[in-house]
Amino acid sequence: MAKILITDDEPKIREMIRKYAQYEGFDVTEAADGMEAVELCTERNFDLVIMDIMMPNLDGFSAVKEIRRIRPQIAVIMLSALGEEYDKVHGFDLGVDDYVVKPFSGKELMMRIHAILKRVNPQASASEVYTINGMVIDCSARTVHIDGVRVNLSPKEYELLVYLVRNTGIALTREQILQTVWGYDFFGDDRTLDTHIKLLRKNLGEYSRYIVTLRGVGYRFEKES
Amino acid sequence: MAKILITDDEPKIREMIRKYAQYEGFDVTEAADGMEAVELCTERNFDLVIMDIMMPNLDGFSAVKEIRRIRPQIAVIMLSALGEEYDKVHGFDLGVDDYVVKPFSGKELMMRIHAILKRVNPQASASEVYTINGMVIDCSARTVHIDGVRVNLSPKEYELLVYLVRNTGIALTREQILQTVWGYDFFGDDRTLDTHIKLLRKNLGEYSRYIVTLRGVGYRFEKES
DNA sequence: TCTGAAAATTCAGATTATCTTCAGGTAATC
DNA sequence: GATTACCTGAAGATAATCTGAATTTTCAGA
Repeated sequence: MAKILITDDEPKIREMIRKYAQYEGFDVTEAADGMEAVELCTERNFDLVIMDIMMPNLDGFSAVKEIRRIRPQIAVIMLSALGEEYDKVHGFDLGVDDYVVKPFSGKELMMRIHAILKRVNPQASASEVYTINGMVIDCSARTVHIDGVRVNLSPKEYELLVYLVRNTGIALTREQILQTVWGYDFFGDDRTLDTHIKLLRKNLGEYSRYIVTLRGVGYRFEKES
Repeated sequence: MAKILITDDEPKIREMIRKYAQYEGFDVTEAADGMEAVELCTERNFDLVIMDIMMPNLDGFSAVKEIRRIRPQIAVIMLSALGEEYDKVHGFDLGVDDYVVKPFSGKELMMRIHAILKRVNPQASASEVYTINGMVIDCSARTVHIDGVRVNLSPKEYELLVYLVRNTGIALTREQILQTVWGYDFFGDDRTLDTHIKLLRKNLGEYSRYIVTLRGVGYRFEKES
């Protein structure tokens, strides 16, 4: 998994980011200021650096400039307090990959990290492949093959399948599924999910037997037997 | 692109090799025997000579000896009929780069040509060349050939194609594509990408089938099937 | 600096794939 | 047998993409 260096002089912020990043499976290291970040980057390589701007010893911009000299490939996300518009431009001039304004949500930051790592190295995020007997789901290609034959799924069908498979053996309520696959703001008809399950089952052919209806609850993707 | 001289007394074989080589974008010249090959090499330079052994007027080995005197740098691939073991050794003694036994497949020969050119001219080896069936993308020359014919792509079209091809088999979101091909600071119309995809598809002709639309996601360059 | 052609972008309408809804049917549960 | 929850097929609504054409931008050459 990708190696990330978090640079901020506030331990609380570092901790918050670290928790989120570790939850997502990243290999996380912390630095308390720009100087420490530069030292760490000299010693070993990171895929991405999260860098605050205002810091003692060495500010974020100078640190990034130095780090880029050593590791031109490294991805950089700058953090800064609200309203420092000049910094934004300055940051992008330096070739910074993204820019996040404090206060930010952990989720948002993670999404940006994923987006950047994907952009920089799409193959690296190519590892997710689920194999259920003769059914192969390749998340990087966004394809589903059954016995070697490609199955065309609509976006909703695909996402629904991946969500179910990722939670193989776990009962998922209708609400959970709708919230995850459709989003928090879905207030549509209660039969929408039924219909998509139906379409998905149709497309999966005999593999539809893995999608089990839990009456009064929702659905579950069966473990291989 | 590399200049190749095909030397064989059988027109059919010359033609077969020429077709393959032109598909790959090589600059191809033909010679019907060793004598003609030597003459051509005196007149102008080639990067690689494909040389049959058994030929009228001047056999392959004598021709290579002569050509090497004029052009010591030239790379040589010898062709010979099955089972002439002695020739093999003899060929390598002469400093021949590779040795292909008839009958051979065009694809195999092309692979060997690429390998040798890479070895002989390492700076050219830094150049990426992608071959998708009869479509050849040469990143160092910034050219695209389809069935041997040069296709003129605009800069954006070319970069778009290369980004897609470099990530063959991987689903790329519109955002990823825009960020990589257009740059992080592109906030333009959402239909810009569509239009360029359209133009690219038009220029790629039947090869446009490799660029598949992923509704709600983006695009993907298909793996060869 | 000006000019013209090529390229990039924008725009709006057409075209689809996809999503949602609905109504009637079916199966499970009590 | 009544009730509830789910399944199904059809059809209209929606939203994403494609397309052609107009407009703007870029850049090489005069």
